[in-house]
Amino acid sequence: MIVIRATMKLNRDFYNRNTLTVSKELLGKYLICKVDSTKLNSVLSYSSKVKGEDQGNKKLILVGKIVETEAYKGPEDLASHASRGRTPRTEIMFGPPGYAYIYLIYGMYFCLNVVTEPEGYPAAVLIRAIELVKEGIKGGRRDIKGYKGKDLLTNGPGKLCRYFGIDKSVNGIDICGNVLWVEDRNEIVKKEDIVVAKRIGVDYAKHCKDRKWRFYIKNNPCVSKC
DNA sequence: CACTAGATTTTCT
DNA sequence: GAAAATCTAGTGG
Repeated sequence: MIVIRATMKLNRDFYNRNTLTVSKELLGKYLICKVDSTKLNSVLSYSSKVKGEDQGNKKLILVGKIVETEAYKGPEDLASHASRGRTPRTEIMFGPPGYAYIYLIYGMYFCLNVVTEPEGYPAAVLIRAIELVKEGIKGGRRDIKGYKGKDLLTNGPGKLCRYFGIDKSVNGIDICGNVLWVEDRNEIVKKEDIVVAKRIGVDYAKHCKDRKWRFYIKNNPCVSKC
């Protein structure tokens, strides 16, 4: 018997559902990012830089498994940027599902979210941690400035964006397109392997701060260390 | 190990 | 002008 295990890019219908469901189901899926090498060079240590004629036109494919997410759902969620209504920044969260919402936090780090639920309802999933796979990276080992060999590079929302070269320039990009997307590689995360916990860094959000809207894969070494 | 301070800039009041 | 969906380096035990 032949079992077909096709890799499938998640389509807009996947994101057009309850944010808590999408948050859980994104665990074990793979984030793929096609990046221009010049962008990556700005954060790479010298030995890892893309050099020569490849520089500037070479596209690197970066891949990693999503191991931690957080849900930000609805206008009543005081932890969500959207709770203060439509502003230039939050407009994307109110838009149709399957698009990227990127914001700058603490003046220093970018965070990647995937917009969920139907247009008009503000919600998104924050991608908090990624487990890297050695695949498609032709530029050799991807060392980031200031990190040592064993340091994890994607165990936190700010860190993973730096690794993947994600910044404000991809804010609003279609996650169902061919620059940044998520694939189902037929990896099943069992229900008992999903840990449900409080969200991080949102204690200012009065009666919403204790909502258990953070999800991660149990015992995974790449989950963020809060 | 636990805890604290500092970096740095967009966003909204 | 204050706060922020973070992370690192430094201190002290």
